Amino acid sequence: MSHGSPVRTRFAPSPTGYLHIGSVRTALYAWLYARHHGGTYILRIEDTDRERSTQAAVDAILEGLAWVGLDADEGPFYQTQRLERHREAAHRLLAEGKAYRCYCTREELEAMRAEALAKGQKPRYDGRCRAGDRVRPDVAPALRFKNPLDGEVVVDDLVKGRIVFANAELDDLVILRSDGTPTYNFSVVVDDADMRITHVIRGDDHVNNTPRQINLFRALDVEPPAYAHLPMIHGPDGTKLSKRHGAVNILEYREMGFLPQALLNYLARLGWSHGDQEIFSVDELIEHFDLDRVSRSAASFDPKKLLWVNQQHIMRAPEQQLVALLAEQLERQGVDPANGPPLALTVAALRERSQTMREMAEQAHCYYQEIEQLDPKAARTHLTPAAHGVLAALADALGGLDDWSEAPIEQAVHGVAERLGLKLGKVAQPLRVAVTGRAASPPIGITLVLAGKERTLRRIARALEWVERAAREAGTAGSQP
RNA sequence: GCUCCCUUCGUCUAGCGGUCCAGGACGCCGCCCUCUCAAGGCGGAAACACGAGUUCGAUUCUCGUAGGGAGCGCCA
Repeated sequence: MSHGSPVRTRFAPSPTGYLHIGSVRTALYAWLYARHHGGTYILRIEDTDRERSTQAAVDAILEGLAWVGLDADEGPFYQTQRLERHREAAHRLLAEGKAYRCYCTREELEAMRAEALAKGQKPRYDGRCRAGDRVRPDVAPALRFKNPLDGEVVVDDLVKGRIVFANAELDDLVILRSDGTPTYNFSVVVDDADMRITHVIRGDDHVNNTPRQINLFRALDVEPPAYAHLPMIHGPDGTKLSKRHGAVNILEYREMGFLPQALLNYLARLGWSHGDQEIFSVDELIEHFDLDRVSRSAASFDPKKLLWVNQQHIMRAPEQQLVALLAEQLERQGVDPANGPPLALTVAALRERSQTMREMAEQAHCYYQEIEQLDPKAARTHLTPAAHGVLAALADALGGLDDWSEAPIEQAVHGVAERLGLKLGKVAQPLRVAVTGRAASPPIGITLVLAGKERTLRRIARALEWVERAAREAGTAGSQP
């Protein structure tokens, strides 16, 4: 295939909106392929559609790619900056008799399409200007490529296998519009040729463009690149992945608290596999990725599995990364990360119980700000009248501690349980609800360390009041006949 | 309509003619661990779309059928 020639891949998004999660997978595969083979990965912005392309979209794409770490070796190149080059190539084809001027009007073309459709045929250009005898000085002509009339184009797709197209099925496509601007299919070929792309890795919505592009390469006297068409990503319901399936904008995943390495891992495994391995570091992906393991059928995006993969990466991520992200999320949620324990401690306690960094931050609220309200269900089941004595004993035992660290705290809590002849759960749970406001938290010792001594004692006192008030209210209610 | 592509548990996938009464993972259910929640361990339910061939033998090869998808612009 690549006879020793260095691999050059590219990702070529058009900036008409945010960076779609499916596009990120395409970029990832192109990037991984280049990295795995020691090649070059190029970023090219296909902004020839001036109507729909925006700078905001360009920025969103660059930001998204930067976030996931898909760094380009060359580029970003902008297709609009290469217009002259495209025109020049088109006129060369014209001069060589490989293209011709088309004077057909819009109405004419539409009529042609309507007619073909009515006859149950594929709408295609019939080549009426190809002979060059329909010159009309009153219309600005477009340039059409003279596609070969017969024979076939064979695509040995690296993931789909051999695909054969009959040239008779292909019509003469416009390469230069009547306003002189190049069309997508032509720009792509000129750019891929100029940038010496060896492997075009893209979505399989492009397979039908491939034979035309190969014909253009040949007309340009350039050896076509190898092609790898990736199957689409569907939503959980099997239809094309879109907004109604949840987030498709890559940057939303950052806000939701996903780790870029987790997203990459999940996306890589969506349509590719390496034995039974599920969790990969980016380096492992680079080491193992290749196109021969890419599946040929569409895959459905599964948010639940993404969550699991993210959690696995949270458990493995460097502490430093998590500390920074936790701080970010807390601030986003309006909580001051300085108003509590060192973030590294919180990360250590919560990294095994968070599927996202957002969730980790939510679980951490009670260590950085006052509790607005106890979880009603947790309070009802654990802050019972019987818990009053327990809490009082805990306040006493914990209040006397000088060393506020995990071991002594647990010792004190165990001591209270023993003295009262209670199972640990009967002591730890009320304490947990009192201190965190919830029924679930890290082990009680760590939890109290995170809360700090002062907060802990204050919250036990408040819980005591809560129990008393509940008892009073119950008593009042009970006395009513 | 035409061209092209796809089809293994709900989902991601392993399987490249016999090792498959089909393996792993997510999710789901149960058990264990256990101060809660997780994490972890163990176990369970759950799939080769259908029909013909080829072959001693098909999940694996070929062809049909059905279902799904993509494309058919002077959009990208």
